[in-house]
Amino acid sequence: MSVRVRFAPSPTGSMHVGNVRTALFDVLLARSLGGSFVLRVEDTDRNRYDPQSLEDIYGSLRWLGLTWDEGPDIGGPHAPYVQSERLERYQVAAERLLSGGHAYRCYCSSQRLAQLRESGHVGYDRHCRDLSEEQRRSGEASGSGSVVRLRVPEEGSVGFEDGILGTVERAAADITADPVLLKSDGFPTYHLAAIVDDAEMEISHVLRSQEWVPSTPIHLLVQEALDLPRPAYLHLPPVNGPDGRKLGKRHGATAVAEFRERGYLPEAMVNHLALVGWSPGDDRELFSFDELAAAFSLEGINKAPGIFDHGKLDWFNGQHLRRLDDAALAQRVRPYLAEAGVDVGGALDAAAALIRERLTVLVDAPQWLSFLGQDPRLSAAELTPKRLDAAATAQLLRAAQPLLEPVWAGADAADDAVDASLRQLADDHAAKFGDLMMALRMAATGSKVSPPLFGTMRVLGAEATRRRIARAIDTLTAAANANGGATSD
RNA sequence: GUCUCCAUCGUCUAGCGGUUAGGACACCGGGUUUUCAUCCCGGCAACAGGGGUUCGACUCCCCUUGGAGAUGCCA
Repeated sequence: MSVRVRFAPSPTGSMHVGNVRTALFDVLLARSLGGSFVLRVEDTDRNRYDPQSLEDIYGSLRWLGLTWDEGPDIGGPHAPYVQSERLERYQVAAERLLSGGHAYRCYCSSQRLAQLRESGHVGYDRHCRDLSEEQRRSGEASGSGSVVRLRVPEEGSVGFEDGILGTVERAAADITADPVLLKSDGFPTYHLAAIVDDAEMEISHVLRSQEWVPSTPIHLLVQEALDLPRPAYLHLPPVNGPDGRKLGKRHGATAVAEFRERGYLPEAMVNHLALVGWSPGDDRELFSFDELAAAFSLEGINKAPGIFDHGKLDWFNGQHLRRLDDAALAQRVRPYLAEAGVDVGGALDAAAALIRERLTVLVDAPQWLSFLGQDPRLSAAELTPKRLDAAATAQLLRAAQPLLEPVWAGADAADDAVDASLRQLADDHAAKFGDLMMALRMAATGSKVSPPLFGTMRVLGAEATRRRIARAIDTLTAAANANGGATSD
């Protein structure tokens, strides 16, 4: 039997890291076993349906490189892949269950159900389970519609072998009492739709969140009643928020789209996500997508819930950022620079290379290159290293100026020589090399923190750099004269 | 309330009866360095508790505790 896995999101909200982790495991399983990955949209809840959510789902999956072999947009042998377009199938299935005595029509009003709840009763009281012909007729006659409920046996138990949890057994009495399979609006609930579709789409492995374990017996009952094959069930451990609770609205940044905007690489997201709930069994941490597909196996999946740790994601992002070559990094960084209005001219690749080691997320890129903006306006005090005074600093800068020229000659070929000549210069003036560099850094970038200076100067350009240093010399000289040569502090 | 699942450093995890309980992130030191960062080295830090089983339990069983989930005409 061929391996076929499906990811079946419902378009009712944005895709969060937990959902996408499931999708990732789906893809990894399919890829590692040479199977197919099916995307199916479960839009059977008309009230919560959100068209924007669908875009978010597609966008998030694509961004992460989790591409499907069959799905709503590309079709496939079992199209359509949108449940709202498959209603007849569920209705037919419901009819079969009805005629086979495995399900029954329920005429209870939502008011009655609400009352039941308020009175403290948990679950459905099976009020319509064994209606007389007469009661049934009056129910139909009332015209207020009906739902189809599964007739869950009252005795015995239902069990299955979960691929991750092992044997799961549940007493019939503990199974949700007669869940609704077909709603009064003619749409199926998950319990019917997913089972029918999984069978029809020949799904071999169902990977889904552990929250589904309690309702799996329902699914088995439906399957059995419909005489459908049973796929392997693998219930994945949940991915919880930092507080250890189920991911939800209160957890801030959990939407995949948000991570994307903040400049996390899809490679890093995938890498980190894969390691929450799965382990290769050895000490490896850094993986490319292909490496994951190669290493992935069901045995490595964990049972215990995990927390999506943002700190580790940062680390992964840095690692993957550093794996990008100049051109690739430049492309990733470009939109963020444009957004922030930082103009690097034709030096995008060089600029990217300059900040690679300093980036955690792409949104940080603009501030590392902010020296490209206006010429800094600095006071003599700001320009003067602690161990020097204005006069000495001016003198150093003046002497350093010509020595910097080779920096612009080409790539970084001359940097070592420039470095050596500047060290010599500092030495000659009985100054610290670090102080000289800091004075140059302040003059050229207006900041005590910058990427490596020579590269920074190259990206800034010869003209701007010379201008800024000249200006700094002027400022320092003026201050030195005013002070009559005294300390400029 | 009832049912289900889960339980190793703060976090992600390795371990599948005999280990100084390993790695990674974070954190704290130190080193390299032109600032920042990277990088390198070192340190801190865990088997929830109690019973069994066994010559021997982190590993197997039970209970307790803790956490999570389910209990919808949501998925």
